[in-house]
Parts: sequence; structure tokens; C-alpha cells
Amino acid sequence: MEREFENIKKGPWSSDEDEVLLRHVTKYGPREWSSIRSKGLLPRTGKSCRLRWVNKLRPNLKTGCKFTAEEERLVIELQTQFGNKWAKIATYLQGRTDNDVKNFWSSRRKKLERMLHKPPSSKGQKNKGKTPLNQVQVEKVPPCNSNQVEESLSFSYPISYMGNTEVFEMINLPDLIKPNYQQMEINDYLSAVEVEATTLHTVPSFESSSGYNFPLLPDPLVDFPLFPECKDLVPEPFDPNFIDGFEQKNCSECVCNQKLENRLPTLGLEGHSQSTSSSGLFNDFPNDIFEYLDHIPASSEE
DNA sequence: AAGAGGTACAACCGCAGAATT
DNA sequence: AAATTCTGCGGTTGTACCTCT
Repeated sequence: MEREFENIKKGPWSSDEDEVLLRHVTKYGPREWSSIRSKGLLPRTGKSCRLRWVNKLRPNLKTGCKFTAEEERLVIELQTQFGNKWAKIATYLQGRTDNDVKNFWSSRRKKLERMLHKPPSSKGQKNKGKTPLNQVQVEKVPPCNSNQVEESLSFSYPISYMGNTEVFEMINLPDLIKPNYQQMEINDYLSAVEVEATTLHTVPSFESSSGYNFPLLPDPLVDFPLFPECKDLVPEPFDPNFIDGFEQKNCSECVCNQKLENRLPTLGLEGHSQSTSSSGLFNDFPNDIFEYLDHIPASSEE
């Protein structure tokens, strides 16, 4: 009669334990996890064994390499479609586990939250040695299982608060923020500005009464120089109905709409909307993500 | 060189649904 | 049909490593 371990071991797995687990899976397949402990093979719970197998020992896992730009794009797309169904999303990404996707997403989310919450440094020291404001740069991303060099685009994004400017680097184009303008009062508006990847721009900003400098909306002639016909689709900055301009006009033949949609992928932090219309845009942020923002009085209140 | 802060990742927990007894 | 066990999922936490100052 084989004994059952009385004390359950937790924490990191040793290579010996991995070996035992692998032997079990080879013999019985990836199931009967609880029997591993009941047979006295390992002092681990069935759950722990299963997790170890699924996340680390399963064959064909991509371990130790970062998400490629393409994987990142896919995750964003699928998260928008399915919400936080990490297991489902992971099935679309070969060699990635639900844990991988979940970790990727939450670190990405934390990064964004920190960007939005972080109080400015007093002397702008963080900017030392960093890319100049708004300068588009090409970042080399080490590819996975391949010799080819993948390029992803990143840009810097300035936010000013009480006169101090912070530069945030937005890594990879999929990181661009597509806010839902409807759920925000327009005066709480924080815009992520589209920047043409191939050119350098200075993003103009205006200072709100609460001290935030918000970037202005993209200028169609500057930011989308190839599509001057779209100029009249972009209303004056901070027009409360500006986003409706995209909806009211039939822009199906206009690439500009498509371009905006493609270039401003959702962060999908809430979930499910794929729309770039005003009814969906700010849904892409969790409700609490803007809590730090002071209410900016409307012009009539000032 | 050291400390602080940020990031990535492994692993745990609680819960829910499915399967089994 | 009810109770128990197993399995899978999503959220969260702990920590090692990295980068910056």
C-alpha cells in the first residue's frame, strides 16, 4: 500500500519533482492529478501538479520569450472579443498558456495604470536620457524561435501636471489607447493621441483648469497627411460631440475611419466592445482607471 | 556599489461546474 | 438525488531579476 503524503508541499518545483510529474504524465496522461499525491509520488496537491504541467512541463510551450508584436496584437483583439477568458484566448496562441496571457495582460494593465496614476517627478529627472517628447522610435524586439528581426514601433507620450511634464513611453503600436469617449464626461477627457509612425510630431496640448495638460486631438492634415479628405470628419478639439462626427458621416469609403480603427486598438480592459464608435470607446478602460482625475469643470462652470 | 522601484513570471487560492460515488 | 471529488478558470500574491538613480 502506497502512502499518501500528510504534509503538502508548496512553492517552487524542483527538477526532481518535475521528473516525477513527467513520468506520471507519460504513463497515465495528463489526468488523475490527485492520484499523484495519493500514490505517494509527490507531496503536492492535484491542482498544483496540474498547474505545473499545464504551465511549465507541457510540450511545445514557448518559455522564456516575450510576446511578439503579433501575439500582442492578437491578445488585444481576442480580449476585446472574449473578455478575460484567458484560457480561451490562449488557445489562439500557440505555445502560450492562460497564465502567460493573464500575466501579460495584467502587467500591461499595471503599466498603463501606473502611467496614469503616477504623480510627476519633481524635477523631471525621469526624463533624463530618454527619447525627446513624441519622438517615434523603432524598437527591436527579440523574436521568438526565429532569426528574423521583428520591429515594433513605440512612441513617447507627454502628460503634464501642474507644470511638470512626464514622458511616458508607449511601447508598440498596439499599446495605443482607444478611449471610450461616451462614458467620460468630455471635460474629464484624456486623449491618447495618434502619432504617425513614420514621422516626428510635437503633440500640442492644452492645460485644463485642474492642472492637467491634455494632448489635443490629432490634426487630420498633420497626423493623417495621406488622407486630407478626412479633414472635415475631425471636429474642433473638445467639441463634446466630436466623436459623433465619425458616426454621422458616411465614411465607409473613407480610409480614414478604417485607419483610425486599425491604429487605435482597444486595451480591452473592460471587455467586449469592438466598436470604435462613441458608444464603445471609453468602455475600454476600467472604471476606476480615471478615478485619480480631478473633475475638470466644463467651460460653463468656470 | 547599493538601494529603490519596476517587471515578469510562477504558483497559490477560491470558486464553479462536471464527473463520480 | 445528494454528497463528494476532480478539474479548470480567473484573480491575486510573492519573489527573483532587471533597470535606474
